[in-house]
Amino acid sequence: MGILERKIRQKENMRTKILAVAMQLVKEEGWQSLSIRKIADAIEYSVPVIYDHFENKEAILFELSMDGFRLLDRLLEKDKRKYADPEERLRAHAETYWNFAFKNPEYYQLMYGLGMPCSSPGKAKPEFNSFREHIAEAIEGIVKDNKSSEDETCFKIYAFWSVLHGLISIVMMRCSDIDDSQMNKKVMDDSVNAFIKNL
Amino acid sequence: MGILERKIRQKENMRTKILAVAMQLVKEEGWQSLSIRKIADAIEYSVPVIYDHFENKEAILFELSMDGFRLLDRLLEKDKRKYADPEERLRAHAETYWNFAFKNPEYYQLMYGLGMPCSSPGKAKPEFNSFREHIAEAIEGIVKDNKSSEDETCFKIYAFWSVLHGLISIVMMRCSDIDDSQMNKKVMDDSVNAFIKNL
DNA sequence: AAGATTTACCTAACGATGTTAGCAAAGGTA
DNA sequence: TACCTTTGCTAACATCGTTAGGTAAATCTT
Repeated sequence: MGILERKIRQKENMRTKILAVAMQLVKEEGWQSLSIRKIADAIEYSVPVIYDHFENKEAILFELSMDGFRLLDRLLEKDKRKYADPEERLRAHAETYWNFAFKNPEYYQLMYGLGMPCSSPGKAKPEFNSFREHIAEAIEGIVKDNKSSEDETCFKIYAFWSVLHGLISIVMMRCSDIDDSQMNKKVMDDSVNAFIKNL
Repeated sequence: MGILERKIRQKENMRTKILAVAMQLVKEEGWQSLSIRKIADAIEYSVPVIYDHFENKEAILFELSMDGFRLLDRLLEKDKRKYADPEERLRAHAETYWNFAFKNPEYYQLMYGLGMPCSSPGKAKPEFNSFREHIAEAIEGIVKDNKSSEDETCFKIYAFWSVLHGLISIVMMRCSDIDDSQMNKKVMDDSVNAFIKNL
């Protein structure tokens, strides 16, 4: 009897070993340079063994991203137990989400498909900041009466950009389950309205 | 005299031809499957010719993304000429940005590094919606008194998620020129506060 | 116009990638 | 012992980015 179980256990061990090693490689060198051969080297098996456990490389990355979602979920569950008041809880969730992203950037990138080769803009090229400067001008025009500090204005600019970019990313990557593009647009309109009202 | 000019002109023509062909391939098959050899085939030259005009593949993608920024900039300039009132202009900018993203998804993806192999989640896996459901619960808890419609609540959930995800993406991809992570966090806190106040 | 030189372009390769076919050895079954 | 299934490997295929090295044409020099 034990013999079959042992085999299954070994098979599962191999699978989790592959995932663990893959995740370590991702953390060390980024997901862009993860390769099947590197994984094979690390687990000290030949390449085809990996294909006994995963259909392809994408499946491995997918599984890792799922681990990310599960980890995030556990953290959010903790918030839930800790905070009964919905407002406090919402704030905690935001904090948790933020911290999760920056403590586990590899996970976050895998989960939401971030990071292409070619996009490490920084401040070098002015083109990259064109949109920010346009909305900056408009926002400064709106708030020029109620004398808000320079920092506050700067924050508002980024906040505005964030809503737009965030929503677009979510919709574009099909993370939203709203199919109707009219609806998605309404979410944006609402957000923009709320934002402007609060300026 | 003309002979040198012609050569420069030919060289520039080749360069723009490469970019045009590359962009067409990206539109047809996505940037993930763009290859130097496909470009070479399309322009009917051999592979190394491309390296006379671009240092590497990344440089081509980078240049394409710059085209995207320039195109967006032109559209925003149009808004600027059309709307003198800053509030109207800000709304127009938001609309323009949104439309640009969905009319030119390839550009948007290149510009902001979106779209990894492995992230086409959809609704299949419940893990992907874990965060949305957690914040949904909290938000519903907050708004349960002021009887807002189901749609409105749904919008608010996505709006909240968008601010967080948008800001994280922008910071993570170094699109922001704020270096201080404390400051970035303050942008988030401000946004969260404004959002909750408006619920 | 003839020779020298630069330019334009190509073939062919290198190294790395994801993926798979086919085989050998080890282990269990009859 | 004979058979079969599992396990793992070697070796290959196709594709990728990138580059070295050569050839022939175009250009410049005298």
